Amino acid sequence: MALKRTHTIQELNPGMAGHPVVLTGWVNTRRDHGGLIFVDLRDRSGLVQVVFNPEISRPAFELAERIRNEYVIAVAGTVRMRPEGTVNPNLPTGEIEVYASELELLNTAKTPPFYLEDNIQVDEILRLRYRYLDLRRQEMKNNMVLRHRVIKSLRNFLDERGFLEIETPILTKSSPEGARDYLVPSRIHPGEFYALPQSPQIFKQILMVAGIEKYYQVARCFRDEDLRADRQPEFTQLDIEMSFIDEEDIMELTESMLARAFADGIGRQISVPFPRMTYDEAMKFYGTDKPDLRFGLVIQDLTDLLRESEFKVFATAINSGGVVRAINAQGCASMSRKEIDDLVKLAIDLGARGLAWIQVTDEGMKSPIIKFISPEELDGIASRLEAKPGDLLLFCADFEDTVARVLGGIRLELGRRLQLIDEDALSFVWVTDFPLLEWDEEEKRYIAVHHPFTSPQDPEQLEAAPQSAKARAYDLVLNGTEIGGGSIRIHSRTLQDKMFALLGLTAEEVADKFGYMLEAFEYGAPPHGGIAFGLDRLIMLMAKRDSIRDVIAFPKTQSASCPMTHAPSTVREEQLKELNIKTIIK
RNA sequence: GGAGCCGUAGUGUAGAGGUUAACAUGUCGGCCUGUCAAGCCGAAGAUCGCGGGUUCAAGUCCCGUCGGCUCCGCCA
Repeated sequence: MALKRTHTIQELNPGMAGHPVVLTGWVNTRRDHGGLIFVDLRDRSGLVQVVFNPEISRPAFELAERIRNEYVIAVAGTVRMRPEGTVNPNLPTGEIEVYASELELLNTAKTPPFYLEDNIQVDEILRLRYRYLDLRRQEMKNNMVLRHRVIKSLRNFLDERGFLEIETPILTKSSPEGARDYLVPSRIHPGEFYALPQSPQIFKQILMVAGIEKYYQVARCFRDEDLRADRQPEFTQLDIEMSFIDEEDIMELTESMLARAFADGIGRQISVPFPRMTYDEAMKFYGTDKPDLRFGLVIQDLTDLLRESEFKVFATAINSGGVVRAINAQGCASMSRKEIDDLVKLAIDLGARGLAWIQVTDEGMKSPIIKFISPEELDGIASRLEAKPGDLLLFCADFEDTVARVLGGIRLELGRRLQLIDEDALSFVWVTDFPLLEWDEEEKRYIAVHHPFTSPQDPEQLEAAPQSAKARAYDLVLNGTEIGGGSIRIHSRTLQDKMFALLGLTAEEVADKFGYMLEAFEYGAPPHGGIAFGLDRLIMLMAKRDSIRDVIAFPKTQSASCPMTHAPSTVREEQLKELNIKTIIK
């Protein structure tokens, strides 16, 4: 390579007019006018127009006739102001251009299988198969830059606050509870396996026992579960743990840290402290533990008003221990029958047996169910839902969890359909006071809602009434997406033993799976707690993307495969033999 | 494990039982000295994802299968 780069494209400006430069990069576009050739040259930092004129250099011009999109070139030339009338206001470098005196072809390139532009509509599998081309697109490159800046901001902040970044093992021990593990066979120990970490949870707690006091890690986590737009089998957490702290310390740290990250990442001021809501309030009013507070349509409980209702659907649900709740879809009385039927179908898909509705009109309430509802009940409903002419009231009657899921889903659908969501809003909320345990009907035992190391709010009452015990746990929700969660941990060996017993683990299982942790806790474990953030999700929201795949350089498809490398794949028979593994698939 | 949507030149789409599968863009060739979504002229480019079925006839209808996406279950 004869030509050596002197500047990146971003560094060029009108003040450099007349200066010689050498630029390197890729041919973004080429416009051949016969006697004059324009090439938009792209490097990581930007685009600039290069002009090839045979009167300046015939050899450079003739070579420029043969270059094509995505060829890799080096150009020597002079920065010039563009002639009057040819300024391109759409380009940061639009006032200038580079008059080429020398062109070096560094590499040719096949024509890309899709356009390397923003806002392309192309099959995602093609983008993933040629991810190196996809990442050349400005919007994807911006996402990678954002990701870098945010992670750097988080690291700077935590460093300033006295945190140590410590790495924990990727090859570790499988533990019961939680997600399905990815397993790695051990060659040295035939028949035994490592597990990839679902999170560094136990290691970070042991680092607290080790006296680290303030730990963090940008940690890769692995969970072998089905994928979603916001779930990948491997993902990145910002994992944090602190000793001698309580919930308020974690929340303050989080709020300050995210204020900095949003400022550094996307130049946005966010309002702190974040509002807080209990889990019970979130479930009751929003039907989910990750409420999207960018819009209203709050769910209202009507159970007390309808206990004696003539309408069997309501009365039966209440008498069997359920609830009746409703949403006032304001201004939706004019919805067509088909639109309402779509909502009913959604409700049924979400597990409801039906979705009752009342249209509020100037002439009064209209509904197939109206004849079963007494005037007093109607008044009560109208008053609680603040119903006005033009509103549509949607009712669901069932067990509480079903009603929450159904109306929570209906609420989100209405929010989208009625365009109530401000896409620029950043609506944070802490969700607190989670239940500690939930009953698993299949396994006939309690399972930890958060994880088995979470401290109960009242250890005294844990055994007396485990089902109603609250956890010292907190989730952070942004625009209806859970972006972080954590808890104050159990640091007493005896309490941790009780927890494991409640979860139905035998003493042998506990000793086998968690013995090392319990042993560590006998050597002076400090009170501690922490939080972990889903960095992919956080950055996805900052970048206003709908999928974390757009902020991960090399993500996997919904079937957990990589179209570029074709992982996962079969391996040679000898490899399996060496690992003492035999597959049962043909 | 389940539900829904999608699969047609390189790419994005049209084609809803009947002639030679159409349009845009890209690609290739020619012309062109101020374009920037350059323009003009010309050319090439399709296993209609795959397999089976119905029919005189299937890109089109049916069944299966593979792949992708969204969602439910699952995700301490």
